Amino acid sequence: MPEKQYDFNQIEMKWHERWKDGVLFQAEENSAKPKYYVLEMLPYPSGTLHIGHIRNYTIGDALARYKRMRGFNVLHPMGWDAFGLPAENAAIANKRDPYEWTSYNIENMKRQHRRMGFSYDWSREVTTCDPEYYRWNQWFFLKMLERGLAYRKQALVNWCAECGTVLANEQVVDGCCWRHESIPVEQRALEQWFLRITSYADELLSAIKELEAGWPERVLVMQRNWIGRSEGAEIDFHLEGSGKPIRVFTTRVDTIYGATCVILAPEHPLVAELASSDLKPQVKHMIDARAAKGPGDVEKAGLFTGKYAVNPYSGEKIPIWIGNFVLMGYGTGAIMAVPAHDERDFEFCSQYHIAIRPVIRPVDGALADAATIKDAFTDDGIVESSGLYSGLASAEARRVMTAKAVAEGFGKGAVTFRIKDWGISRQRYWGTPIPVVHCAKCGIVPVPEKDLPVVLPLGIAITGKGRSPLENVPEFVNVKCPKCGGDARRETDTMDTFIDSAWYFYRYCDAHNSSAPFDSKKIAYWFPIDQYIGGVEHAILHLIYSRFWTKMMRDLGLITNSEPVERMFTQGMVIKDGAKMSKSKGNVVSADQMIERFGADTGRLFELFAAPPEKEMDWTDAGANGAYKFLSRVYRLVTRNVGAVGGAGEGDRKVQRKLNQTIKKITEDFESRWHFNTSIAALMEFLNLLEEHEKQVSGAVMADVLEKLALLLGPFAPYLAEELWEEQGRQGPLFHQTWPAYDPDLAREEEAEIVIQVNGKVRGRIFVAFGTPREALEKHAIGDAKIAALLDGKQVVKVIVVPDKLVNIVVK
RNA sequence: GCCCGGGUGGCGAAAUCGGCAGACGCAAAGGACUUAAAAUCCUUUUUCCGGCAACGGGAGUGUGGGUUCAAGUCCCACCCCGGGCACCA
Repeated sequence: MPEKQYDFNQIEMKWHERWKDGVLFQAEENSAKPKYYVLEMLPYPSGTLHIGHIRNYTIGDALARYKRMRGFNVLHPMGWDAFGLPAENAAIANKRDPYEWTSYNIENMKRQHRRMGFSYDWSREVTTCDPEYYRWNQWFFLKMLERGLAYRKQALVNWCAECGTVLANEQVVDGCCWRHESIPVEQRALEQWFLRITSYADELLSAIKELEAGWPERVLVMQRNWIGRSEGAEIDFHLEGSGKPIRVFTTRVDTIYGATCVILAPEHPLVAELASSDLKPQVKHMIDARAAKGPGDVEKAGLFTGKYAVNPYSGEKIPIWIGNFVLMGYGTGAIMAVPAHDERDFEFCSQYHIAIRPVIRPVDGALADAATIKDAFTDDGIVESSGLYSGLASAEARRVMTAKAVAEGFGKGAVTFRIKDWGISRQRYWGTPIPVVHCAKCGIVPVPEKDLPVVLPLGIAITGKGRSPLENVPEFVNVKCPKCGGDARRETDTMDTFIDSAWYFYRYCDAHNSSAPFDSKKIAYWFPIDQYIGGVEHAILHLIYSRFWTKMMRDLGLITNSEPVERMFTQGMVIKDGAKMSKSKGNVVSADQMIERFGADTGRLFELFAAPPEKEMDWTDAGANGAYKFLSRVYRLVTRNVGAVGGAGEGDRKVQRKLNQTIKKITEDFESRWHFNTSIAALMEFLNLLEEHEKQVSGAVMADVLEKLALLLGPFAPYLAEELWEEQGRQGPLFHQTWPAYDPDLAREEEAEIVIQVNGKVRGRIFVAFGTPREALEKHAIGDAKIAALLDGKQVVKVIVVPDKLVNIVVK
């Protein structure tokens, strides 16, 4: 009789049908079982599932299946994020209701996920492009507005001409839009809405310490750099004549006696007052030149104002310059230049022949000579030539000098952050409308909570560029003021969709709540997320926003956790032809092709086998065939041995030993490093051995082996595992079975293989019982005929014995 | 420039605590089965030298040093690749 062949199509479709409406993971709060919340980052509803996504999902899915089999109550939800939709695609948006279009996309995507056999809890699906979700975004916005965490101001903001909208600082990559990597971002002065993320800057930074155990270091480093805290002082220099203060920020007050000029950013408000009318065009040119050059290296340039400032400590009069390297957006937009102790100031002052005056000497060295100085000395040291502060150590001088500034009212200690407030206004159609109206009489008036959600009007024309398309929709824009009842205009900016992703995982826990964003009790049960999985590209975007949002919600009294994610795993990107695979690049390899050819099980098995998950991976489908071959062999082996009489049992011990070793290996891989590639290699080794000894295994042992084999396969090839489980006549689903335990005694090899080295080179090997004492091993090794021959005529200097492992004989 | 990763066969990789380098797989070559092909199975496959062969010997984890009985693994210096930050005062 011919063997049954592995027909993945038939098997996968069968289980696909059975699982279609069933929820495999139904997770309940207050279960007696330990909870486990695993989440893959940001599923996108548009387009097709591509290999990069598959990688993301399979890691989380395999982990969730494993945890469930270990008795954990697993919340492994599927949700949808609004961004990534063809939102700005006029042709589509003009014709469709965005909400309907979203559900259409989601249904498509869901079908594909089901086809892949992913085990999400479908009952918890969350759609962020949905009036119900908008309601809660708007609700949060109003809460923040009340508390001054949301505000509107005129500011220089990033503008992407291609998107036709403003972007947050975090969304600018190398001076370009994160979605259009070759389009430089312009600076525009606009009235915009901001969230005061800076009021959490200190906590966002200090709490990083608590994340160190579970987050990748590189993500934390990126966040630290991004937040960029620096401690120093703000000091007023005084304009000669009027005495008007010019406030500078410095981290090195101790060097202030070495300050030889004050430099203003070209955009600094004082420039208008100080610069002569001949100078003003040059200043404008300086600003334009810098903008045109982009963020790369712009050569330093300066303009002398002809005015002077007075150093509040020394009373010295120093020139005021305008410098293109001074940033208006950081500190106070003005600096004191200390060329002897700052590399940038050194470069600038050398270029313009401004005096260089050393005032700090190394602890064990001498003060540099102003005439011959070649480099700035930027370390702390001993303060010199600085009046009554001379002789103090830098740190002490900073303390004393700051205290003096405070006492005399010309300065203070100050902390400056690099992170700025989160600009959330977007001039897009597709996003949560910002729930305020502008009334000529009452100013900015929040939409009352009872009138939420403010929804998007349908059937509008997407104009594309410049202004929100909502401005052209009179029935949306023209409203009555909620306060005075007079005519008013509705805000037409919509929210950044990163707001949606900042808290979507909270909504998962209570997806259908219509009276609150979620029930706090449910959050208390599930949060923080035990394991989050996603790409590193969100390190300073999504991951920082959601940390901020969590702290904000905590301060509103909604939740008790201060951090959303306990452990974060950043999987390596999938590279295709040298470029990161992504929708915007369009270099996507669709999973459909692989599913069609080899099936979903093969696809995910191959994907996990190709490389450890944290590693970047070059996409190639060469080798998928190997995974398919492996599954076919498993299928044939199981089906031909189910219910077979079995052999005499002389192979039992060998097979059982390897089985227990395999269970041990895979269990350890799941518990610690998630190197699924080695888990799968172990399964392959086991299959190789089992096939070799198939005929010598007794029926009883074979039955046990086949059961365990199906269970071990479960997280990697769920359809096939389920089929094999049923094939063996066992009660399903396999998914709810217990993960197999291993017996350490059965896993142990009978004999230890001892490597014998002579001068560190392997010269032979012997088999001995485990636990053979050192002396016996040494004797055994030296007595070995081959070794004895090598030792002949040599003098044994030393013998190293590592029990159960090796003997190394050192000779002369 | 600074801060993280990384560099191992033709390829993807393994070696988890300093103890046999290359597990597992791909590709390739040869063979079995077949009218043929596919599928399947078997053999070889880091490299060099010797041997008909079993086998024996040398070299080998980016480069150069070092520690050690023993180094892919630890230390020092350097080269290359990837990523992040970069006038942040």
